[in-house]
Amino acid sequence: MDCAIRVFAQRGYSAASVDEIAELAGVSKPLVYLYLESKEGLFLACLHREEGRLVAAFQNAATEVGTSELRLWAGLRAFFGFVSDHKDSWAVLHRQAPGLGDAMAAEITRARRAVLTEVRTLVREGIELGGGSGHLGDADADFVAHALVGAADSLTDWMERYPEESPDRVTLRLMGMVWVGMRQILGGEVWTPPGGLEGGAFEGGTGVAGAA
Amino acid sequence: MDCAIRVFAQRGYSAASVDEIAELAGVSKPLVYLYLESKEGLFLACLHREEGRLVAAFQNAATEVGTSELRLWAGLRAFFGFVSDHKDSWAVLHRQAPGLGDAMAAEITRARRAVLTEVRTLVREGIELGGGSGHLGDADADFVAHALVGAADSLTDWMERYPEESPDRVTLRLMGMVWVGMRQILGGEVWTPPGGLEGGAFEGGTGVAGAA
DNA sequence: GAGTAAGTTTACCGGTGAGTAAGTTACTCG
DNA sequence: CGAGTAACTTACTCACCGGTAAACTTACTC
Repeated sequence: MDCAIRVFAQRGYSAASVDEIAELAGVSKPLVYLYLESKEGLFLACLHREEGRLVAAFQNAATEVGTSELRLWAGLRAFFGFVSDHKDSWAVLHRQAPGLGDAMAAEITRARRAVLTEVRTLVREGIELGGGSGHLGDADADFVAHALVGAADSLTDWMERYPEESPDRVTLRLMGMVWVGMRQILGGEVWTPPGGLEGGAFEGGTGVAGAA
Repeated sequence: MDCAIRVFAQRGYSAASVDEIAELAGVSKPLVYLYLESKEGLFLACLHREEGRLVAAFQNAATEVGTSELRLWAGLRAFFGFVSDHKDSWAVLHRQAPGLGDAMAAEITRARRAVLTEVRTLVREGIELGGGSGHLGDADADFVAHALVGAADSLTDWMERYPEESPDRVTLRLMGMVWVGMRQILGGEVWTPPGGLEGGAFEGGTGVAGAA
């Protein structure tokens, strides 16, 4: 199954061949079909296992002692560490090309949602502890969670260009980039386009940017 | 070619069939092979066209008048608008599963780099204009650019869950989330884990988080 | 040491899809 | 009108891949 994840991550679901996976694993193809029903079953098994691992790593880090903000940091750190050194797992979870059949598409969005839920929960906790005047709703926490996960994903590419950066340092950078601003925003500060040109389209709402 | 982009985006490169593209376009397969040499050629043509469009939209918005920060905002807004309502283009540019053969892999990373370069340039300008004590290097601007692009990518998913949010509002949210913090950071504020536990591994460097 | 159950492989089938050869239509020009 | 040709299609080949039937190996029982 490790081999399967490697191949799926490298080639993508549809370009991956069961023959190649089986050969890499040192067994023959029918064995794969014996244990896991089909190529789809094989993929789903990989998906579930890696989803579980990632969520476990996240929860494990985040349930350590500490304030809510600290737990968010620990969770993100774990998330980042996982993504960074289980690149194949992450590729299976999050970088599969779309259109893999309905059953699988549903399952993969479910898995992604599970990951996002973990992040979102901590984000919300962290924000609410942050106090200030801002009251953030589900949509806002979800927004931040999406942004963080997407950034983390993209930053794994960045890390390949700067190999001397550890996942921990990258987490720090990211927290610095995002969280310092969150404090301000919760305190009432709002970013608006300097000069206020074209301001007409943007007022209203209860979002992060509008949380004053 | 519009059809090709739609199919490539929907199915991914390897699962997309030239037959399907041709049929959707109302022509027959050999025509495709007449104009564009192969499936790979077809894909590369799509890639180049959409890369050009995105970069053009970005540059167009960013070369309007205004301060550097305003231009960054306009550029991101254009970028975000493009990604949000040319989802297929973006999927071709940025969501293709890996392992499409060496030539194509090289070309796709080149295209992504071109996009990132645009963002990075504006980020650097915006940051340097921001003044303060921070001096950010290439790696830092690159970091922010990666984070922004990744966040924008992921936020297209978020937008599907909250359809009442316009790309402009999402851009505002994102700018608010990131840029308010950047001001602080350039002013010398640094995020550190509250309580300072496990501080040993993180000091040093010249990154965003360490730009004090 | 025959019988048997579990585990594994070889050798195949059927379908699909990239790429192509040969033919057809329709239009131009002498 | 008919040769030439540009534009396009039908109908095919060939390779690859998901999936499977049947045979083979091993190990253990009686």
